[in-house]
Amino acid sequence: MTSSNPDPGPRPLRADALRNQQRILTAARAAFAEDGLETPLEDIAKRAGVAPATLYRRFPSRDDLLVAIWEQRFQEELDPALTAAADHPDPWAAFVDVVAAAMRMWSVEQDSLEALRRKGALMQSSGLRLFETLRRLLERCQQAGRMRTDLTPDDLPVILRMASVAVTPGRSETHWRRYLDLLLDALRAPADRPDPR
Amino acid sequence: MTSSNPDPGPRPLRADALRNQQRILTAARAAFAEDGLETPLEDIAKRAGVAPATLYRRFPSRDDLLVAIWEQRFQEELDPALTAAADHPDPWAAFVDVVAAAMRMWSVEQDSLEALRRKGALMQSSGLRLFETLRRLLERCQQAGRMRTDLTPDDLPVILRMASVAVTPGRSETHWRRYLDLLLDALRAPADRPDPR
Amino acid sequence: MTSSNPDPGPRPLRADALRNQQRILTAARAAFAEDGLETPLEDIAKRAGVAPATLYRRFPSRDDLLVAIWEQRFQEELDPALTAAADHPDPWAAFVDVVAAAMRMWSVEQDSLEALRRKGALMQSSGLRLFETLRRLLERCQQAGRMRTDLTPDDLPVILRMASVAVTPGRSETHWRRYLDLLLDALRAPADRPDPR
Amino acid sequence: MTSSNPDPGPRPLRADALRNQQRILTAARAAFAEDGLETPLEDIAKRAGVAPATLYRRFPSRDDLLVAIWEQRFQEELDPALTAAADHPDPWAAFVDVVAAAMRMWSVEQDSLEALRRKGALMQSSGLRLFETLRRLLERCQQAGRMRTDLTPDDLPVILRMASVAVTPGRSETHWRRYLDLLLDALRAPADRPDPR
DNA sequence: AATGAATGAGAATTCATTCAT
DNA sequence: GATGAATGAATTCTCATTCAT
Repeated sequence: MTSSNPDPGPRPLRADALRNQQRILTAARAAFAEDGLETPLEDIAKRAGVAPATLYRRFPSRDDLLVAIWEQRFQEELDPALTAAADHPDPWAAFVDVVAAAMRMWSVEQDSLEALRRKGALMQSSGLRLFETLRRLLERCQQAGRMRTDLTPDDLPVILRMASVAVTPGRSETHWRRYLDLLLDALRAPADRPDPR
Repeated sequence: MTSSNPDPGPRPLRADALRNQQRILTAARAAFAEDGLETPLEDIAKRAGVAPATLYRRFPSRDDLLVAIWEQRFQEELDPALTAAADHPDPWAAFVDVVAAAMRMWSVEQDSLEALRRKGALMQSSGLRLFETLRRLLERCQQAGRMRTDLTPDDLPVILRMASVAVTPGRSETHWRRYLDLLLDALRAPADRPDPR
Repeated sequence: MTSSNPDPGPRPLRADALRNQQRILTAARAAFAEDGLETPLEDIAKRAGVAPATLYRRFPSRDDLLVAIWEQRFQEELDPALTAAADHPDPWAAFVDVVAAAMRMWSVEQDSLEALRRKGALMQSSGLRLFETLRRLLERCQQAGRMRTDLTPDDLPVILRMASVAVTPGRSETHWRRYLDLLLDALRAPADRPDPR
Repeated sequence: MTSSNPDPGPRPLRADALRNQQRILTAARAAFAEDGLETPLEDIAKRAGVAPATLYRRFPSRDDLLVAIWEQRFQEELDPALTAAADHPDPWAAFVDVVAAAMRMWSVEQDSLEALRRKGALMQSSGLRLFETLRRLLERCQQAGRMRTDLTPDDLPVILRMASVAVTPGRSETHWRRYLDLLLDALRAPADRPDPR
């Protein structure tokens, strides 16, 4: 029963309003991708088939749109990997899996994510889940002697960004994978490194 | 001898024009830094104490301004390091020096450089000098057995960007230096790595 | 029955929008007449009491304004004459009436009509009705032996423009009438000419 | 001897200045023809290979350029016909010749001539010669019973413009000639008209 | 006398946001 | 709740004209 929910959130949307919201998000993704992040909001509204004021009601600012888009993407494209990682017996493999999954998500619409990051809006709910998961894996890896012990949770955002610069839209996964391996290699505990010989 | 150069280029600017050009560049740097890359060009003109049309004459687009600013910064802040590196007896140390010098230059006005990169205008004269130097050092390092042999000149731009994400304006050099060391460590030839024990 | 029309067109304007549109057109006519065709669009908006963007919404270009103005003038000042001409028993008299009516309409705002003509926008709906009517009258006149048979519908625009050059704003109708008569005289079938004696 | 000339005019130009003036006129004709009458004066200067201030010195306004261009064209393209007409034994033929010559001159750069006319600058020295010649021929024609006697010199400008509307750049002379004949026919004295039968 | 750099006022156009229907 | 018309401020860009060199 909704009425007894202890935290009902910002009130459930009416069915049609929800549909509008979804159409707006889809339209915004398409518009941002095709016409850039500066696309007039009116164009997005047009694509979504709603009036500007309707868009405005749901997403008072361009950033609200960006946040919502990424909230959705994190949920759909990353959450499964996060869940799987939690139960993975090998923490190093799980760590790599999560980072790779993030890269895959990153590989489209990088600009909009970067815009979000600059505005400091990345570490919202969705980003938090990602980094919380990585933090736990980092700990487990270090306890298992698989990862350098001088790394701290604060390093994780930087590491992820370092990995992400190699992600080039239009180039295959093998491209960025190579750089990711390079970087991961540097994170390993020295004893865990592949024998150079 | 300059005076006998058969191609004097597009004719030297008049003294007053040169002074204006310099004032505009200085104003633009300040404006971009303080008010962001979208700063109205008119504001830049105002800061420089010239009329908008004067700015337009020299820099028909915002990008032309960005390019000129970076051309200048590369020249003033990086060229000495490049020259020094060329003669450095230890290629690995020289490589590290150049990358570090680039990071130092990077550490301010990152946004504008990133903007330039997106527009593909980075690999102009100034960027070319940097990467050409790095390419030679890469070769020398590899020949000296100091660097992984699977790295190619094409990797250099990616590596530089990976290093640069840790460069945070307002944080000291020690911050990004740590990540740079991590990354450089991954580039070393396996035999050259510090003994894990 | 309008209500059953399957193609209602691009939807009727809201009442307030329609009022604005009308005010803009009126303002534009006044502005063009008083300040010339190059009048800043912002001045027109000011006269109409609307914001510049409102003007832009309805008339994205100066030409759209011109076209709309003339569409209206043709409709209000010429259509009655066209209708009357269709039923006139004497085709020659009808032809003369229509040309004279056109001249009267022409006699103000000639510049803007000429501008339209140069841009090839004259032969739109309103211009078409005029020339279609004249074409029919031309045929009827020729069949009745009242007009030279070597004239074709393609001559009509030229003939109208020849007649119109005598139309001088600020001079009475008798002035251009004299030249029109001269010209019409040349169009008559030879047998129909007034006896020179 | 120049020094004894009773009206030396605005002082003879230095040789180089004269050459500049000519280059500017040529450049202006080309620029007006290709880019329209609104072409920036700076573009014209560039075409002529002079600085804007030089153009400005010779032709303080755009209209001064137009006037000079047409002064030149009248002189080169029309004056021979005017001279020939003066001595022609048949005044009617001479009249027709002059009008046709004017049409030929008209047939290019019509826009700029029309611009001149609107500004009332047409009846300057060159235009005056044309109309003065036509006026004399009109008289002679009327005295010879070849032209309607109700025509006056004031009709001449209107008649010329009526004839000129048929002159279409890009269409051959036969096109406008037909309309000119029509018009001329209307000017003839009734007795002089070709027998309709 | 010519140059070409600089001017500064002006015009077109856009867009986030509000408001009457 | 949605609509879409209106807003008006902001920004880019242009050009005739002047002025230092």
